[in-house]
Amino acid sequence: MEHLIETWTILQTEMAKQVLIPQKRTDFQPNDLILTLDIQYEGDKAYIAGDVQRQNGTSEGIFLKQDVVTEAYVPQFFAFREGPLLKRFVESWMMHTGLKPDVVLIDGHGTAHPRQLGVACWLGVMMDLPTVGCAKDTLVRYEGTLAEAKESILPILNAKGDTIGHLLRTQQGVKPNFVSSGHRIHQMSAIDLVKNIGGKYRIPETLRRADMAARFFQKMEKSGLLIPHKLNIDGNDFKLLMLHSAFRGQNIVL
DNA sequence: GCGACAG
DNA sequence: ATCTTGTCGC
Repeated sequence: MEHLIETWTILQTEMAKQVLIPQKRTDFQPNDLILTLDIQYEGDKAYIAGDVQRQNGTSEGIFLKQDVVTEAYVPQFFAFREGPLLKRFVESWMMHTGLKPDVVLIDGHGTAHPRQLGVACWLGVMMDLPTVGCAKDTLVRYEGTLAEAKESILPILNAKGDTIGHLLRTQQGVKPNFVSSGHRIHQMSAIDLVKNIGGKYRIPETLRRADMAARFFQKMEKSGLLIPHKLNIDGNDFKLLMLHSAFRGQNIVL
């Protein structure tokens, strides 16, 4: 384990050099595709959900895929556990749909990381895709106090003084989210993305949906039940699609 | 030196 | 993340 961390640390430092943060803000278009990913774990099994929504709010459904976990979770090295699973999911999704995400939103950090290489950066660099990380807790220290009002932000700086992410209060009085760009996205555009997704809760709508869908998938699989073609969340139906050539004879993509 | 540490 | 009951509050 000692040696593994040493290797991973070197890898992170090398990969961090490949992370590209544009100088100008990214302007999203109304029909840009947002792919939001989340994973539920149970032993070595991973239940992955990918919510697909346009910038204008149109839902393109929620995709599900099962996979196997091979790496342990080590704080600060989360990317090496979850990254490969996310990468396989996105590759599979692109192959089955023929689409390409305009931005991938991930439950975890981007550059707001001790070596500026969170899982969102890892995926962004590995697949050369724009990515954003949104986490529930911070991994790095920050200075200052975040205002109570909804949509207040507070920058997180590294030792050099670069802004590597922000705290974002998505609702008044709730704990903030920790938002940072993963790759090819300006830090303020990462904030814009999460603000635009919005929703009624602390967790941005698409992330909350991906989380619920992954939990649902896990529960159904464990019970040996068939996956329905739609899932109702907060009173709205979302189309469910399996990213498998076959999954107990279930509805296959396309 | 000690503790804390995304999911 | 997961293991887990009741309970407080909108």
